[in-house]
Amino acid sequence: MKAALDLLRDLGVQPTPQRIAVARFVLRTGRHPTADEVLAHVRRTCPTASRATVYNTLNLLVDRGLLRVQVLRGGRAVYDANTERHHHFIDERTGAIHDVPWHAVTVGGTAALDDFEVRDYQVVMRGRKRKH
Amino acid sequence: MKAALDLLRDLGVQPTPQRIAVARFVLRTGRHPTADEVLAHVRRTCPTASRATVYNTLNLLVDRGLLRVQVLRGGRAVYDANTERHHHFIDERTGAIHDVPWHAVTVGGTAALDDFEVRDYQVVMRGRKRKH
DNA sequence: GTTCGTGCAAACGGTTTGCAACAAT
DNA sequence: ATTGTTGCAAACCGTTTGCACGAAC
Repeated sequence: MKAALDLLRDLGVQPTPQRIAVARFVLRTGRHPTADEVLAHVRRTCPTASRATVYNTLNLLVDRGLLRVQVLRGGRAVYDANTERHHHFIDERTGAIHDVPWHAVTVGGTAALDDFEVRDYQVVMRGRKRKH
Repeated sequence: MKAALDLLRDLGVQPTPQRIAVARFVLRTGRHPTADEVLAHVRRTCPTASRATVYNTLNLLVDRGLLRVQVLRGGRAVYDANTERHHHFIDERTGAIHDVPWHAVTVGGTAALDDFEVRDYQVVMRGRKRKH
């Protein structure tokens, strides 16, 4: 994983402390944080960071394709650093969102739909995470 | 399809004109209306109906299992009278949501996931609706 | 000195809630 | 009389926007 500083430089935006803090956290975590969770984390290293700046930076990363937004649980947007195709599993109990590798699930029949030209798809699963 | 009046009676709630109007529209349409679209329709036969009453009635039908809410396009909730398992296709151009029959698409591998006990799933497809 | 980025606060849009009037029982 | 339902308006919550101050080039 390239350093956040370099990523921001590559985007041609000023690598300010706030942006570095947002990028470092959101691009490295395997979780699917909400904007407020990002804000809380960023404030630990950059206490003056504002909600607006966090949203601005997240939207910037989304626009540049380094991040995906999803609205998997009602209302709140979550940010997903995994930009490769994958599926999602939502834990009924905790609401936690987990990535499911693309090849772990097979989907058939989308090409045979008469009415729809499917360009992309994902499987959204719900259930209980197993404790192993 | 049972009459809206009887459905409401079965739920044990008073079948008021507003509730009948909401139930009649939302349970019969094949579309996936937002709350505001329901309100607009309901106002045609029941001009005094308020937004709050529409929301209350929709939530009531959802709680009773006659209706599903989904947040497939960011921000707005849509109400889906199809309570049987099915998939969804979202038109990239119009944002329209279409139901895809359960058997039209096959999904494999969910039972073999080690970490997750999948209790339910759906495929969310995006693309362009074909004009035939 | 012009541009870009920040923090704050206000605005926004969809949804929920508090409440007083009112209908049903 | 008690309970349930309505419409209105205000509150709410996540997100976006306007703006004046400050930093970077």
